[in-house]
Order: sequence, then structure tokens, then C-alpha cells
Amino acid sequence: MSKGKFYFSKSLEKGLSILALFNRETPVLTQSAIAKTLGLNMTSTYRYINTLVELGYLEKNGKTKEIRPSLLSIVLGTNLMRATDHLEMIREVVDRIHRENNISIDLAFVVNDALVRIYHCEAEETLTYRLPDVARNCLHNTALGKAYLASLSEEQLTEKLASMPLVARTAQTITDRERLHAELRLTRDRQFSMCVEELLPGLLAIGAALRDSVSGRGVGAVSFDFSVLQQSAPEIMTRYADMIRDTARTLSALLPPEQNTR
Amino acid sequence: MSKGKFYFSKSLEKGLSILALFNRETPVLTQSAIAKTLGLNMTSTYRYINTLVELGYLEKNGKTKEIRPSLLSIVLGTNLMRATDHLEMIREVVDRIHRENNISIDLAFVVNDALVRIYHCEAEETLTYRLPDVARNCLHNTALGKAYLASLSEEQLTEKLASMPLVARTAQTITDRERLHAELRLTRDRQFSMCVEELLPGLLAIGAALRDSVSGRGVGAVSFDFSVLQQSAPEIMTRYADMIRDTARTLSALLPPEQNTR
DNA sequence: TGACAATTTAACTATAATAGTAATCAGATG
DNA sequence: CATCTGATTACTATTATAGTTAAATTGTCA
Repeated sequence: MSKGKFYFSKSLEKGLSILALFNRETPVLTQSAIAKTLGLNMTSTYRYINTLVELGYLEKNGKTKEIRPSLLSIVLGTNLMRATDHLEMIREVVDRIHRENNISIDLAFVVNDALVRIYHCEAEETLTYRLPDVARNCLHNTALGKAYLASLSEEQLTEKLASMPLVARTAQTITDRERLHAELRLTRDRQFSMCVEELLPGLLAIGAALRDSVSGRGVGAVSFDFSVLQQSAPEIMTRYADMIRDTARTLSALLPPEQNTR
Repeated sequence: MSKGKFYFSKSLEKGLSILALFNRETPVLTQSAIAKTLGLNMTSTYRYINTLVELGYLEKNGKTKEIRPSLLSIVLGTNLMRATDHLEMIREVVDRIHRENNISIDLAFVVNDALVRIYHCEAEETLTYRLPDVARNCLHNTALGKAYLASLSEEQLTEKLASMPLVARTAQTITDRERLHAELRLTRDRQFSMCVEELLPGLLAIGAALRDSVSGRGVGAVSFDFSVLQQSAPEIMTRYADMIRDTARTLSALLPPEQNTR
């Protein structure tokens, strides 16, 4: 360092980036896979992995050398999640709705125009799509994203729409800015968003925005997801419009008030 | 470094130790509190906190300077937990039993003779005690610990008992090694443990060991916790003995097979 | 409002930690 | 058994960090 400005530990960054590689889709990794993914050389990778193993966050299979998160990671995980106690309550609310209605539910926040999935539960015995942890370029083609966009002020929305790439994921994806803008106005008025096979063929979703309890600013969204095999879009609207609005309202009240990160 | 042996990053250790400070009881900290707790000087503390803030794991209130885990921490937390998918299933099993019976349940693994709490849910409208995340010297005075001890071989048990400090937490705590050993034999035979106000006055618990699905080795325990105001010890035994044994069996089947950490 | 105390941030180097090369080792594969 | 791939260790030049000192910021109280 020694540069006046940068109080930043690269070692910590790299170590954390290793921990952050693991998730449900990737529960196990090898040292070389980690090195390749993060662009680190083998020695450094070895050092950080070894540190994490020594500390007990990862465990390494003595034979196969496979690396996976261990007990302490789970403890860290639960603690971090519970440190933000609201998540526990969010979970409860979502779980209850999920249980009582057997609906697939997604909950995400928006960070730098990316959808960061916070919680997801799947209905039993149905096909569902799992949004990745962090999804970019999905504000225009998901119920979550559209609900969020519709929560913005007309001014912010216009600006955002102008700069957003409208990636076409399916034939249904709205790629025309004017048409999207019109739909978002409708979304704002009725207070819920719909997504009809715009992200993935066969996937229907209804969503509503989560808002900061103090400022009222949109911070994320919640959605119920269905397969075309289950229900039609009109059915979903009549049946779930009230519920999604209520859910979003309840969850918004549980959110932590926004902090200014300095 | 440069010492042949030590492939270990202290920076990573320190940074993680900061993240690990946060939990439900401590959702917010100040820089000075962190520095004091970890024995770091203010500059280093500042650097690591700043790193974590820059990376998005922590957020700092611009005014009060309070530090708390942020969104990304929650994502990291959920990912780490889900990387070990079994936890999800453990959660579901425990939650179901909790819901259907309104029982307080604790689930812990044993690491270096400490109980590491993995999951806890509380019955509604009852008094309960929350075990700390990592509890030492509690093998002899908790249902969890006694269930675990009873899962050891006679040989291991004898050795362990000899070296274990039998800290007296209440008047009921068993501090006599012979008496404890006898009780553990009983525990092994009936396949569940009891703890009658030995950890805390008024706290009753019934527990059973969790075993590795391959080796059969005891790795932790699950317990149902009650208040003396609710039920008596004999009542608990007759009512919950079968249920705790079943629960332990079900959960054991969900556990990840043990890995040799090299 | 100003002075004091507590906390946070910044500048600055000696020192300790790390990156990266190269060499070695351990298993897997044919 | 030879060959290959991936993991581990040894070894330093380079760089990041610890920790001291000082400055800035904020809150408190008169």
C-alpha cells in the first residue's frame, strides 16, 4: 500500500473470494479449479486454501484433495444471516406462504442493477427455474426486475431504461424500450408485475417490489413462480395479485432501514 | 513466512475473525469494539474493516460509524450453508418436528470437545435457554453432550472422562466421574440422554446422538429442551424417548459422510 | 460557542508476509 | 513402468502490513 488512499487487504479479498465460490451448485472444488477461476497461481491458492482449512472453514479430502466448506462455514453462515435478524423473519414469512400455498417463491435485492437472490423456495412436484445468485441483465425480463423497475420514479426509470441492454432471452422478451416503459407504467399502477415466458419458455411469474421502510425507495422484489403447465397468466393474476401485494408489503416492513455505506 | 512449514495467511485469518464476530446477539459493532475484542490495533482494524466494506460484506453507517454485515454477507452465508446441502434437509426435518410439536430443538456437532450449535429453534410461549454458538466444557452437563459421550466406545469414553473438567454449573451438575460414567452407560443402553437442571436451573432436556452414516461414529447430537414449568423429567422420558431416537436416526442419515481433513 | 475526549482516518517506514518461479512429490492413467 | 497432471514445498525479490505518530472528525458538556 503506502498509497494514502488504499486501505485494503488483498489477501483478505482473495481468501474471501475462495469462500465465495461455494454454493449449492458448486459444493466441491479442487485447488486447480479455484486457481483457474480466480486467476491465482497454485502457490497462492494453496496458501489461502491451507489457511481456510487450518481455520476450519474448509475441509480437504485427504485422498481426492477435494475441497468443501465445513462445519465452521455453516456456523459463520448462520451467524452472518442471523446478525441481520430481519432475514430470519423474512424466511419465516416466505416459508409460511410457501407452505400454505405450495408456491415457488423468489426474493431478491437489487444491487448495481443486478438481482441478488436472497431466498428461494420451491413448490413441490413442479418444474421451476432457479435464478442464479447474482443475475445481471434480468431487470427487464423477470417479474422481480420489472417490479423493481416499476418502483423507481419516472425520472430514474427513464434514465435507467435508456442505458439498460434489453437482452432477448426468449421470443417473448420485451426488447422495445417504449413497450417496456408502457408495461412498467401499468405495473406501477396495479402494483404487481407479470412475466410471461420472457426469461424462459414455460416460466410464468408474478412479482411486487420491496421498499425501504423509511424512504419508500424500491430495494428489491419478491415473486411467485409458476409453470405454464400449472396455471395460465390470467389465472395467476386473478388468484395471486392480492397475495403478492400483501406479501411485498409485509416483507418490506421487515427490511432493515437503509444504511449509507459511509 | 519463508519458514518451510507455514503456508498460512494471517491477513485472511484476521479479516475472517472480524466477520465471525457478528451474530444474532451482536449484529452491530464499532471499529474500536472490534479492535479491542480481537486485540488488533486501530489501523489494522481500519484496514480490514475497510476491505470488507469495499468488498460489500460489511456496511458502515456514515454517521454513527456502526458496522454491520450487509447483503453480500447474507449471500455468502446462504451459499455456504447451501453448499452443504444436507443442512437444508436437516433444517426441514427439524423445522417439521418443531412445528408439529412446538418443541425447542437444538442441534450441535462436537468439534474438539466443544459443542458447535448448528441449528436451534424455539417453542413459542415458553422459556428457553439458548446455547452459545460454540460451548466448551458442556459435554457432561447437557443432553447434547451426554448423548455424544454415550456414543463413544467404552475405551474412548474412559479416556475422555479422565481428562475432562467437570465444571459444576448448578447443584445438579454431575461432577463425580464414576457417577457420570454410570449414567452414560445407562444413556448408551436406552439410546437417549437426559439432562435435569444440570446446566441451568429449570432447564430439562432429552437428547440423542447423531452418527456418521458410514462409520457410525458419534459426531454430534440433537436435543429437545423444556422448562420445568412445562413438564417433569419422567413425563418427558415417556413422551419423547421414541421421538428423539427417531429424530436422531433420521438426521444421521442426512449427514454428510465424514471427510478426513487430510 | 468553544474546549475536551473519544474515535476515526491518514502518513509513514521497518519489518514481516506474499507472489511467483522452479523444483519436488504423489497419484492417476495408459 | 513411463508419463502426465495436480498438489506441495523451497526459496527470495517484491510488496503489503503493523504499528507508531499525527491529524481530522465527531460528540459532549459547560
